[in-house]
Amino acid sequence: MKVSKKKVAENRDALVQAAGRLFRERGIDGVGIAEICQQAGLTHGALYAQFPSKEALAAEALAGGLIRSHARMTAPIEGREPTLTDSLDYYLSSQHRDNLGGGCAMAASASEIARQGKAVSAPFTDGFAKQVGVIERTLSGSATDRREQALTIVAAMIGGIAAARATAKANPALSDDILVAVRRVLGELGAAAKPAATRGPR
Amino acid sequence: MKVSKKKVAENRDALVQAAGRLFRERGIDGVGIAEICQQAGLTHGALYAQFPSKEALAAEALAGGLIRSHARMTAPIEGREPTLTDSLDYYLSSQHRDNLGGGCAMAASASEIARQGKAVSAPFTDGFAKQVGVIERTLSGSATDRREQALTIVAAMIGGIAAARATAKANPALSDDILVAVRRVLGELGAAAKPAATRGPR
DNA sequence: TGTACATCAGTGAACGCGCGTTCACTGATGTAC
DNA sequence: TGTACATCAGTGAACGCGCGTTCACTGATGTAC
Repeated sequence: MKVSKKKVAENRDALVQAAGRLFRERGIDGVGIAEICQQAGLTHGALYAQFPSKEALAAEALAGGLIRSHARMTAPIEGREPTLTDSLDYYLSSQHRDNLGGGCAMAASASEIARQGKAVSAPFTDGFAKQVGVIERTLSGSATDRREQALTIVAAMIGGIAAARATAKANPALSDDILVAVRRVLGELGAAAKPAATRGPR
Repeated sequence: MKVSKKKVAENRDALVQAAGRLFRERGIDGVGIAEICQQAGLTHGALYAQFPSKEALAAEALAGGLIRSHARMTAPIEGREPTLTDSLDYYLSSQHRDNLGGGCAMAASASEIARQGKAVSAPFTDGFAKQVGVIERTLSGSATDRREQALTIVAAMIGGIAAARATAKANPALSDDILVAVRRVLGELGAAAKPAATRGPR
């Protein structure tokens, strides 16, 4: 049966949402078309009316997860611009660590994206660059220093949450230590770049 | 035909080596039993004389890759102990970025390991903790500071190489920038912890 | 040391299974008049 | 506005395929005498 244009858009969105969550939780190869469509309230054949292949869905689903994650990190907190500390506290929290499906697609799929084609890696690269820009703006110092620090901070955020997730099952205490340590050391790194007045531990 | 004990050990080793390289290159789900056995010079049925399942092979293969990578980072350079700068230069090089199969299993499979069972995640956790210990010994300052800095440095190394790999296809210049930036900022972080005499840029 | 035989790593055909994808069909939607 | 009909998102059975795993068999190795 044909469905209304509104319903078509809703169904497409449901597919992208379900795919994004499941891909982040279990990897692209770890989830089948059938389960994605089922969670979107459709049968498996419906996917091909919207996407040419699973890979195309993966590209859009992961890109969507990046945009959402980026939006969350740049959203104003109590009316003001988020600081580096705000970003670190959100990103390197045990909640984010334990919420693979709803979290940042860069962290959830970093090592997988390196093996995918350009359709998947291009949005990731854009998302990474944008995130570096956001962190850069919270820093002070020369343009070169700020950029280098921002690149390192974003890399450490991704590595930190990935390492915390990978160690969570076998050594929860170490996993927690990673989150605390990365948050504190990166916070100090950002603070160190600022005038002496704003310096000091978090 | 029965084979000699020596040959059995060689075959087992060949399986672990081939599996490790292929899993790092294309992920556990991205490689089949047939290809692994073929690259080890065996037929696919041979695997089950040595391992109960693909998962058991994956656990041993990834653990082997960690041990090898760890050994490379702790090996003396020109007779002396490797410094933080030595470790960073090796780990965050474009050679390491472009050598997925021969590189560090933590970086190649970080986000995948978080989804695997304990058999795979336990060796990863041990490898991570050991690596933190190695970095810790190159730092100075209070025990707490050293540990927090070492945890952050290892997380940033993993995140840095993972991000460099994920961005390499879509934006090679950004990928190079990540490696240079993380190397320099982490190097300065380590140097900053030392007495003033040894301070300064790399 | 030499001979007879039990062992078992490795072979390769075969297995069931779930995957991604296709396709003839359905029927409510949206359009042409 | 009301009616007739073309459209096409979604259905669900079916497809081929490659996967991980099993198993009867092989034959050189290693052991018992």
